[in-house]
Parts: sequence; C-alpha cells; structure tokens
Amino acid sequence: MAQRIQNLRRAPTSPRMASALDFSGRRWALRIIWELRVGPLNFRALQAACGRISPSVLQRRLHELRALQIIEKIPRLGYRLSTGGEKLFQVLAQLDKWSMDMPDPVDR
Amino acid sequence: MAQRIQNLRRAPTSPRMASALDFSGRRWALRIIWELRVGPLNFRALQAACGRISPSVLQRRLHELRALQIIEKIPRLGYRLSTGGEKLFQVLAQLDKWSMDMPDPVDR
DNA sequence: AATTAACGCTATTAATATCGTAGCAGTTGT
DNA sequence: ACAACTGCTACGATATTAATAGCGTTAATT
Repeated sequence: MAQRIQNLRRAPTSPRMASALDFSGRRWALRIIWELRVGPLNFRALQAACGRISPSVLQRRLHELRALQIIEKIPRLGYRLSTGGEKLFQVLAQLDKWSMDMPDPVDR
Repeated sequence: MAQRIQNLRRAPTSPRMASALDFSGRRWALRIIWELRVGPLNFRALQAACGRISPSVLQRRLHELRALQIIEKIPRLGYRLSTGGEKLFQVLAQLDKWSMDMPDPVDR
C-alpha cells in the first residue's frame, strides 16, 4: 500500500527522457560528445581521443549523433558539436565536476 | 599542424571522467538512478519502472551503483539514492530539461 | 497454523552489441 | 607518380544484454 501511494506520486519518466537515457546508455556515446568539447575533430582523431573505440561503433554513433542533431559534419574539419550539442556538453561539464569526488571506478 | 596545435590545447579527459562516462554508457545505468529520484524502490518495482530491463542486468547495475556509492540498500525499502547519488541526479535533471527539445529518438 | 502472495535474486540460453583487425577507395601533399 | 592520410566498411571473435523460468525466503492473509 505504501508502495502504491508512492507509485501514484511518482511522475512517470517522459518518453523523451527515456530515449535520452537510452541513448546515453550506448557505449561511447557521451564520450564522443565530451571529446568534441574543445573543437572539431576528424574521424581518426576522434578515434584516437576515445582510446579504444572500434571504427564501426564510432561510425554508428556519429550517425546517431547527427540524427539527433547533436553534432554536425563539416567538410574538411570533421565533426563538431551543434548548438544543441553544446547545451548537452554543459550537462556533461556537470558530470565532470561530479566525477572529481567519485569513488574508484568499477570493472565490468 | 592545425590538428597538432589543437591537440596541445586540449585538456585530456581525466581518468575519473573517463570512467564516469564509461559507466554512464552501460545500459540502464542512468535510467536506474533516474527512477530512484522520488524515493526508494525495491527490486521488482525498479524492474517495472525501467520497463524492459532483465533482472540479471538490473542486479549487476545495482551492485555497480552500490560500489560507486551512488545508491544504498535499505533493509525493507529496497534501494535509494545516497548523498552522492542525489548530486548525480541533479545532473540528470539537466539532461531531462535538455531532452525536452531534443529531436525525435533514434533506433539502434 | 496453513496458505498465498510477494520478494530478491540466480540460472540458462538466445539475441544483440561491441571489439579488433585488415583493408579499400578517395583525397592530399610531396 | 608516389606516399601518406583520410573516412569508412567487412569480417569473425568476444562480450554484453535479453528473455524466461524458477528457487528459497519473508510477509501478509485467512
């Protein structure tokens, strides 16, 4: 019963938030945004910046990020954050601050 | 050369931020935190709140989230956000705002 | 006290995602 | 012409997640 009351009070997760969280849960998705924070990077530079991302996944994420209009492709410079992407970066900047006094990482 | 200069200027991603991003990239990780925003939920309620998470993954994430001290287990109420978890929730609240004028979701 | 229901969680196999490597076709620079 | 670099694809191996069933325990109901 206490459970039932709690569920009634709970505002359900919006579909947009659900898909934002879903997308964030795909590997490397947020990292790619983070690596683009300072300026545009091309495919191979982005690959190097991420460390150990495989090119196939990078390619998938870049498509997805473009579909979400978070990044855009520039003819000779590679990829850069869009206006909406910059806003999302602000969120990650908060995460960066949070991570500073975060406990030690946990393996998979 | 322009690339080289850019790399020099770029502050490299800190190890903590890297692992925070890595963890965020595990499926359902952020969603679980989000579902705990209003109050504690037990295992099965969390499972229902997330929609289609499998119990084995939920169990893994709960362990990981506890190791990161983001959530804590309470004897009869289930799981709730810790103090650090609440801070992380603030970050997700920003993401929620961002998601409101986000383009339509993208399939896998 | 007995029964029922809910609980947290594990086990198992199938489906899917990601990795790691090699390499191709096009462009750029020498 | 040539070499180096580019974005990107193909491929088989590995890792992660899904989906379902169900076990042992606890709590509530009768």
